Amino acid sequence: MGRAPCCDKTKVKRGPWSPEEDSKLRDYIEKYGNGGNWISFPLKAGLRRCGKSCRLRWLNYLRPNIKHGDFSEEEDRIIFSLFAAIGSRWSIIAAHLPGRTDNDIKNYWNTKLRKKLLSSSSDSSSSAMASPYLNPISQDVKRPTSPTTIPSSSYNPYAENPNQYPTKSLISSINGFEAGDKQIISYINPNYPQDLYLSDSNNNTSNANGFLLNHNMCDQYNNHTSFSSDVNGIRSEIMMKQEEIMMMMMIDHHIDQRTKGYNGEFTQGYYNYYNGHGDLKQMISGTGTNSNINMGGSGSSSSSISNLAENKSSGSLLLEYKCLPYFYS
DNA sequence: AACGGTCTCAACCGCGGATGG
DNA sequence: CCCATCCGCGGTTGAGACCGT
Repeated sequence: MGRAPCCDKTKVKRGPWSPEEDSKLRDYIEKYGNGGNWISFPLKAGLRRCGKSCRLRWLNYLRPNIKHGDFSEEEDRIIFSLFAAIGSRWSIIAAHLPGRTDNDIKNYWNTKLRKKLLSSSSDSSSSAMASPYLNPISQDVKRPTSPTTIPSSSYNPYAENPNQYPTKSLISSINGFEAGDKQIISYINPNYPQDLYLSDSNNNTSNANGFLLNHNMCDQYNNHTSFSSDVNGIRSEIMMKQEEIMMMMMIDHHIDQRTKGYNGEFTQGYYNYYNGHGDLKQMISGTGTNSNINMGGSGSSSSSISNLAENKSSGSLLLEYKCLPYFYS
């Protein structure tokens, strides 16, 4: 047996609101409020509408100080950052954007920002990449003119067998990860020359350990040297799934948080993650079976992102994420 | 101008959680 | 503790606007 409907659909008006209905709703709320009960509200206000419809109309359109129109760059940045940190919790995101409603932000994400993000990740050669957060910021960053030295499919598990990999959002599987997320408006540090790509350490796709999802956060591109040897000097850019990009953004976020206040440079570190089945909580806390950070590059010390700040020393920071190319919820 | 495809966004739906009797 | 009711949220829909041919 299904849930009882909140009102009799045959007796209420549906669809777009007329100006007369709007003014009735607005006038009544401004005089009396909603009386603490939206279900009985339409009757009192003289509206032939479902109470939920009234509530929605008020919250999303009629209430004062609602901001309509284009989103600013700053708003984009906030949405990207928060989405990376907490996923599609639109009401929380809306709370950080005065005047914007969760519905607005949700629509904006689904129609514009998502595409912006995907196009920026797949079109790395474009000079007009939409997302500033996934760009190689530094002009010094040298990206290969052709990513096809090795056929990209050999590096791209999705291209090889797209049906094998579920598309469920990784972010949705990490809801509940709090760690100060709510206070954080922005974390993406535009000063990092970001460099995302996926490869497998042995140049083949049958590596049981999965693929290396690499993210260079070095100050200078030539700090790639040691990393390049890790992947046999071969780099190949591929189109990353949105979930992967989000994961990178989220990890960056935590690194950034954990290293706040430290002004020096970092030693080289490797963060290996290949057996946690997408559990970022484990990944970040270091409690996963095979998740650890080796600071110093030779595996001498083991830690977690949580402890990164304590392991800082001179040098540059290079993080390497070793991931299965798919995620479980 | 006509048509068809795509996009936008207001509105709807149904679920889970909170609350109160 | 149970149950009914309501609220708030996130996913989805579809009418109308827009765009390309």
